[in-house]
Amino acid sequence: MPYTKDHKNKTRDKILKSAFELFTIKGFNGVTVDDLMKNCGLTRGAFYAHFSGKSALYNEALKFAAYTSRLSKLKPNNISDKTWLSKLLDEYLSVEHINGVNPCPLAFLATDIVTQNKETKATYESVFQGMNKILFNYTNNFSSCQKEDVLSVTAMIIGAVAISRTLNDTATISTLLASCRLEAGRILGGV
Amino acid sequence: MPYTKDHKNKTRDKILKSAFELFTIKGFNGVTVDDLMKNCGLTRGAFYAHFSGKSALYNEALKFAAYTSRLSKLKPNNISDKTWLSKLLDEYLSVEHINGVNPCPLAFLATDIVTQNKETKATYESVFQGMNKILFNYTNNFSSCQKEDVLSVTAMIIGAVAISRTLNDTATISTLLASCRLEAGRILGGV
DNA sequence: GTCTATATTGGGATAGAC
DNA sequence: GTCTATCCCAATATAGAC
Repeated sequence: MPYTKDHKNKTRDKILKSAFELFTIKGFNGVTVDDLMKNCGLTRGAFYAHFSGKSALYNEALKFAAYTSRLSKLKPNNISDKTWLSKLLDEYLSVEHINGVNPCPLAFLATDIVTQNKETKATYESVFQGMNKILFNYTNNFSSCQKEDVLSVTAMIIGAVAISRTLNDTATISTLLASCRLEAGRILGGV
Repeated sequence: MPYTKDHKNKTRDKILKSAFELFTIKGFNGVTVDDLMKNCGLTRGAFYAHFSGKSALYNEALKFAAYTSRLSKLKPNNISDKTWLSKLLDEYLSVEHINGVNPCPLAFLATDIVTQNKETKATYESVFQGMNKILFNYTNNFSSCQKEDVLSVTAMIIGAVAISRTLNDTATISTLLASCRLEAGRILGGV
C-alpha cells in the first residue's frame, strides 16, 4: 500500500492543526482551501479526500482545538485544585496566549462563529459549557463561588483575550491581562 | 443640480449604517459591495463615488457605529452619574443588544478586527480606550474604583455580549448576562 | 451621483491520471 | 491518497452613458 491508514490520519491531523491556526488569524472567509493545503505541503485536490468541504473542516478544527487546549489538560495528582486553577488562569491571561500559543477557540473565533452553520455553533456552545464546568469543578474544594460567578469569569477572560489580540499597545495589553487576572482570581475565591 | 450635496451625505450615512449592520452579521469577508448597495437600494457602481474601497468603508463604519452607540449618549442633567451608569450597563447587557439593537462595535466585531489593516485596528483601539474613559468618568463621583477595575469590567461585558451572540440556548444567555451585570456593578462600586 | 456593462481575478469543488 | 487540469461562479473594481 503506497498510502497507509496511519499516513491518512497523520495528514488529517496536520490539516486540522494548520486549519485552526489559519482560521484564528484570517477567519473562515479569509482562508482558502489552497492556502490551507499549501501550509501543509499538499495541494487543493487532496483536501476532499479528508473533508466534505470547508465548513465541515471548520467544525472539526474547532473540536480539535478544544480537545487539545490548555484547559483540557488533566491536573497532575500532586498539585492542589487551587494551585492548578491559578496556573490555568496565569496561562490563559498571558501574552503568549495572545500571540497564538495554543489558542483558546472560544476567544480566538468568537465573532467568526456567528457566521457559521448550526453544527459549528452547537460545537462552540458545548465547548463554552465545558469551559465553565472545568473552572467550576476546580473551585469546589476551596471556594463557595457559584456557577453564575464562574460564568462572569469566563466572559471576562475570553473578552480579555479577544480584545488583547486587536490591540497594538503592549502596555495596555499587559494592564488589561493583569487586571482581569486579579479580578478573576478574586471572584473565584482568592486564587 | 440633480444630486445635491445633502443627498450625497444622506446616501453616505445610509451606506455606513447598512454596512455596519451587515459587517456585524457576516463579517468583513462575508459582505460584498453588491450586498451592501442592494441593502440601500443602490447599485455597485455608485459605491465608489463615496468610498475608495471596502476596507476604507469598514473603518468609517466602525467610527460611525462608535459615534452613535449607546455609550456615547450624553447623560441627561437631571440624572445622577450612578443611575445613568446603571442604566447603561442594563442596556449593554440586554437581550435586545445581543439581537442587534444599536450594537457595540467592540463586541460585535472583536475577532473580525484582527484581519483588518492598521488604520482600522487603530480606530478600534481608540474606541476601546474611549469606552474605558466613559465608564471611569461615571464612577468617579461615588466610587473608589480604579482604572484597572474598569478595564476588567469592560473585558467582561464585551466578552459577555460577544459570547451571547454565538449561543442558541436563551436560558444560558439570560444567566450569563445577569451574572455579568451583577458582577460588573459590584466591581464598579455597588451600581 | 448613479446606472449598466465589463475586465479581471480568485476560490470551491470535481474529474481523471498515477 | 495525492496530483494536475478544469469547470463554474462570485467578487472587486473600472469605463462610459445619462
